[in-house]
Amino acid sequence: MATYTPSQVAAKTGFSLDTLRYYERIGLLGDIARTSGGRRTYDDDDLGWLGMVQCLRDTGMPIADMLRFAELCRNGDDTIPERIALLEQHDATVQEKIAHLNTQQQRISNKIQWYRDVTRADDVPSKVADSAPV
Amino acid sequence: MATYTPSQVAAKTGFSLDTLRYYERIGLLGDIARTSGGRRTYDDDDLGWLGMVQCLRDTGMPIADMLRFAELCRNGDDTIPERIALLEQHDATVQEKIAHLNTQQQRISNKIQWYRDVTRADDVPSKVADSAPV
DNA sequence: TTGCCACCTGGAGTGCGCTCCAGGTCAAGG
DNA sequence: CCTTGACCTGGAGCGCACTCCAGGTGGCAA
Repeated sequence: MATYTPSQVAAKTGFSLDTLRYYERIGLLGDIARTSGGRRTYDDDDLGWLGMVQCLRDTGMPIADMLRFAELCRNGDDTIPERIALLEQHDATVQEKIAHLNTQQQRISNKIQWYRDVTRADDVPSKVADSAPV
Repeated sequence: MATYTPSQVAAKTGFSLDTLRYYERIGLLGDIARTSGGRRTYDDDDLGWLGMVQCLRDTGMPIADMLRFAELCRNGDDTIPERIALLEQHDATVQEKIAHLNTQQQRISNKIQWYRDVTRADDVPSKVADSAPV
């Protein structure tokens, strides 16, 4: 099975070496295999898990929740329903976040358009005056 | 013109009193009018600006950038092109964020589905084994 | 006039998620 | 062998965006 040095993993995942060590220290990664000399050797399972971590992190899951998920994963197949529940909960949160982002982005677009109208008219015409303020 | 007490503004906007004072202190709000006794009295313009701040904050703009935008707004109509540029830049960032969130959410959905398939099969059948790992 | 509560100020503290550092170890190339 | 650079550990430090606090003031209601 393929193994990877810390710097290879950093390159592949975008996590820094410090972050990788940090995640391991707090228990987000489980113990990583070592060489006889004590150097970490990551394998494909580790990379897979790191991908999951990255996905959850990038969607805004706090580390505490990821730790909970990691713990469930470590505790065998009986926890799968709980894992599903956790992910569904998170999925709903992400859904809301996306929706909120979309509405806020619309506001930004409106504002940009408002500025464009203002500059084209060289002043604030009534047609445009009731747009977003300031 | 309608005016509002700090707690009314907090209720309307969702910002805490401390956050309102903090934003004022760092220059994100400009000086808020005061009563003779020194109490803040916010007006509708302030609320409008706070709405903008909220929109930018919720879409992930760092305070430093909002300060820059606030400064442009204070410096008259000549800065409107710069404001547009800043907002367009931000808009693009938000766009990317939404796109990334969507792809990551897809991964989460896949993972949930994968867990469902696993539990239904009571083990990992080959049909499902090449899905997302761990 | 006296409570009382909302509000004021400046400054210190908090939580999160890393990031940096000092001082040491391991292993491959020359 | 010796150098060199990637890696090790434990712990301290950082940047952001607030949040809390102590000690004091304003103004309305009873």
